[in-house]
Parts: sequence; structure tokens; C-alpha cells
Amino acid sequence: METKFGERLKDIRLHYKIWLSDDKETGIMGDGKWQMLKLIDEKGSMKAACDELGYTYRRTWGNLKKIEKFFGFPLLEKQRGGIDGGHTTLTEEGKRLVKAFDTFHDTVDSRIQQGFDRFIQELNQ
Amino acid sequence: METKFGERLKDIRLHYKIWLSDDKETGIMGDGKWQMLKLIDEKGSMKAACDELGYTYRRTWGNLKKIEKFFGFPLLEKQRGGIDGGHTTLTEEGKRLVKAFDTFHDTVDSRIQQGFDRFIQELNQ
DNA sequence: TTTCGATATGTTTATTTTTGCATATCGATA
DNA sequence: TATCGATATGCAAAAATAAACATATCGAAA
Repeated sequence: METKFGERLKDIRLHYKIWLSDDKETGIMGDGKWQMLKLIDEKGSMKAACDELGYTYRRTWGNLKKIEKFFGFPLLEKQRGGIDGGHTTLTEEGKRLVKAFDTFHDTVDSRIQQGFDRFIQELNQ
Repeated sequence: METKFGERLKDIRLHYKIWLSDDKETGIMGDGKWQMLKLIDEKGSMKAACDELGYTYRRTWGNLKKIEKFFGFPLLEKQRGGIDGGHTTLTEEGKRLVKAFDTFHDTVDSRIQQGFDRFIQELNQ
């Protein structure tokens, strides 16, 4: 550790968030919703996904509604009732959206990590 | 516009934030502080920088204090009093930190934009 | 030695976000 | 047709953030 920074650099953690909005700054897609949509499709249930991610159902429901309002068509295939109460999965469009965001992250994640590594390295010398 | 998404894609704006924290999740550096530090150094004044960026002095002062507390040494060279009230610039370490974050952004910005462009393109076909 | 504007900081008030609570709906299955 | 658990949604409570307000301090220059 050659520089003054050296001491603390190992305690620094990287965070980043990518999100999309319309011109009214309404968040229409982002890391949180992306993760949530993936998990809903995997679990087949909004409630199960919320429980696992630690978000309230109320909040998630409201957020996802905003995305659909923006696009004007459903991303979620919701079913109420039945012995198990109901279930939710993604529509074709929902899946496409998630997949496109997957690709987005594949494109940027490693580069951001690389940028961070260089940042630390630069402060170290 | 071949897909259902087509209609709305042109209204989508990209946003992202990169920040660093310690293990207690205290924000120790990020896009906001980066911008602020640059402007303080440029203007030679915290107040002037706050006014220009639209942040309150109180808030900025508190935030910057946190960074210095984390690193354990000053990033800002502050002078009080004098005919013009005082001024603030960056210490050598402050400049190094800003410069390293500049490099970080140079590394990632274009890639993120590229990822976004691909995202839109993918939804368009 | 008075002045003036920026820095310094505690306290309080507003705003914004989230959470929590309550209650209604739905419908396959027992 | 009664049940059960997830979806649907309004509303109030609370928690987290930010803005405002109020002073105090500092020190070069007039």
C-alpha cells in the first residue's frame, strides 16, 4: 500500500444501478424490476418472488403496474383464484423485455467491474 | 417498428449510477459527489458549486464530511474568513480521487451506452 | 475594528418512499 | 357451494431523505 488511500481501498465496494425511464422520469425498467420479473417467471408467483426478495407485495404490484401502463400491453400473465390462489408468469413480451435486459447486463457488467478494478489500482499507486 | 415494443422505445431514456460504499453501505463516493468535487475545485467554493448544482449547502457539507471520515484524511482544502468569506479547493488526494473516478467513467460510459443501444435494437426486432 | 460572505453545524420542518393494515375478488377443487 | 391462498387496491402509519431555518465562526481588507 504505497499511497494514503491504500489503507481503506480494500473496504470499498462497488455498486451500480441501471434503469430506464420515460420523459416524466417514471422508472419503467431497472435492475430491481428486472430481477423481480425473472423471479416471478421462475416461481410462477408474485407473492413467492416478493417473499424471496424481501419486497412487499403492495409495492411490487404497484411498480409492475407502472411498467405495463407505460408500454400499454401486459408483461404479466396473471391468474386469480383456484385452489392455490392463483399464479403469475410472464407474457411473451415480458420475456422479451427480460431477455433484452439480460443482454444489456452481459454487455456492461464485466466492463464495469474492470473499470472499478482499475480505479482501485490507480489509487494504489 | 416491427414489434409491440416499437411504439414506445423512442421515449425510453437511459440512466445509471455508479457508487462506492464501505461495508456499512455508507456511500463514500459516487456520481453525485464526483460531480460536486470537480465543480468545487473548478469554482474554488463549496457554496458556488452547490448553487450551480442545485444542492443545499447543508447537505453537501454533510456528505463530503462522510467521505473524509471514511478515508481518514482531508480531500478538501477549506479556508474560512477573508474578504470573500473563504474558499474551498481539493487537496492532492482529493484530486487523485476525482481523477481515478474520471478514468472509471471513461472506461464504462461508452460501453453502457452501447449496451443500451443494443437493448433497444433487440426489442425492435 | 468593523464588515462581509463563505464555511460550520444543530435543529426543525417538509417531502418522498415504504411499509403495514384492511378488505375485496377470484375460481379450481374438495 | 364452501374453502383457501394469491391477486387487487385503497388508505393510514412510519421511516428515510432532503430542505429550511437559525446562528456562530472566521479572517483579509477597508
